[in-house]
Amino acid sequence: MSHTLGVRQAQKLRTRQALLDAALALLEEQSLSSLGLREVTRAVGVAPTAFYRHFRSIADLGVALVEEALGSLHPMIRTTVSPAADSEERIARAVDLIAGHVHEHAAHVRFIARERHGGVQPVREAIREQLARFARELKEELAKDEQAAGWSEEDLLMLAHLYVDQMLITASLFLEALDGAASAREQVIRLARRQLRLISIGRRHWLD
Amino acid sequence: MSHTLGVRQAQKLRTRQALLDAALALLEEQSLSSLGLREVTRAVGVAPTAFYRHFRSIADLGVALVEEALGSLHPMIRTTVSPAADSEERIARAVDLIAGHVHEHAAHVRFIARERHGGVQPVREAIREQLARFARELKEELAKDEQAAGWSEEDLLMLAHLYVDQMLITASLFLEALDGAASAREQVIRLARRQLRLISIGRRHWLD
DNA sequence: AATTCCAGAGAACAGTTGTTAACTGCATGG
DNA sequence: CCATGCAGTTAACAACTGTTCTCTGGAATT
Repeated sequence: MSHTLGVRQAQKLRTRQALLDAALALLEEQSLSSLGLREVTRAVGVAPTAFYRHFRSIADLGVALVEEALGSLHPMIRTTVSPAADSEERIARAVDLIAGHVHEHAAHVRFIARERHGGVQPVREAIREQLARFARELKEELAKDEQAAGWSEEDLLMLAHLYVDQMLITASLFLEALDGAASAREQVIRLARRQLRLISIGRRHWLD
Repeated sequence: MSHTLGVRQAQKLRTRQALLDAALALLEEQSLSSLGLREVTRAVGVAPTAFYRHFRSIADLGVALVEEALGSLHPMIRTTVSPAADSEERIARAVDLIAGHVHEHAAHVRFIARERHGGVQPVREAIREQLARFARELKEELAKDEQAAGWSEEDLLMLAHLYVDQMLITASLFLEALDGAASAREQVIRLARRQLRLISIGRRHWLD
């Protein structure tokens, strides 16, 4: 039986989440390394000192945001590689899935894209670690495919990294096209499908 | 005849360059959106107000840095696609070229990788524009290759974008491995070559 | 019912920031 | 040679930053 949280602990978690949400919103138009502690608490409507009850520093909050953002991305990976009739259908589904995710979790995706190479080392490291984990998981999925027969472990991991990076590139293109014309989003879809198709072809002839 | 610059104008340019250099150095461990105007002038040894003689704002300086950084990258693109004996030799040469460039212009590469999705809109736009220009130029180079026979313009541009993104991914991997063990750099080389090889194979069978 | 604990408030701190205005000294063009 | 232009200086501003210490109200524990 799970013990329901006390009133006290529940309120603490609510404040913590409010801080994370406010920070994520503020990060839409700046980087983590310029985000101020007071700025965040002000947005939540709480005293600056309350921040320290939840995070040691802004960098610490950033690491927590990485978990949150890539946690929501986690189930997507698996679905992306899920089997479908032919390869073309699979590609179309994967790109649509990315588009949907970006539409629904725009702020999270923006945060990851921005801070992956951003100015805060612990956050960069957290993102790198999570993406490497994704690549390893994806590798295991790819290994199950009949196409993977004869592939070395290293080659499979190489392909997984290629897919992960390609996914992020596509996601950030969708992000840029989010509040633009629908035709811009169509263009991204066309481009992403073609690139995945080319990778798919390379994969098919890898062992020739 | 080129008119040699007056003492006055030459000094101005020297200060401007010092501001750019100082900013680039400071950006190794933070993002542009957290870089302070006073921070930069202090590093140069000049009064804060002198900054305004050269740039309207930090964002403005950022845009200037984009030109500087991607200007040095410009000649590389062309060499990367330069013809070589077989495809394998070509790939090895391209990866080595990237490694060399990162080693020699680490700060510039870091700046581009960091600010491509960073928190300063005009800088993001400047980078996007320059990279799109690279992709168009690369497309023209690719079109000359005999392998490009039968390829549509759109497909060629798609491939060019794939190469440009792949180049940046590889560059930022080299960046992370810069002050680590030599084996880490070797690992990046192996990965980058394989990924380029896969793309190369996909390209060869694109029209099947 | 009495005691402990702790999330959050409040006030104060020494530094920092961007931007303004008025200035100075010196290379430049007439 | 003298007048102008302009890169860089000085001083001051209001607003902001992260961090410290002390305090308080109410939930949690006994």
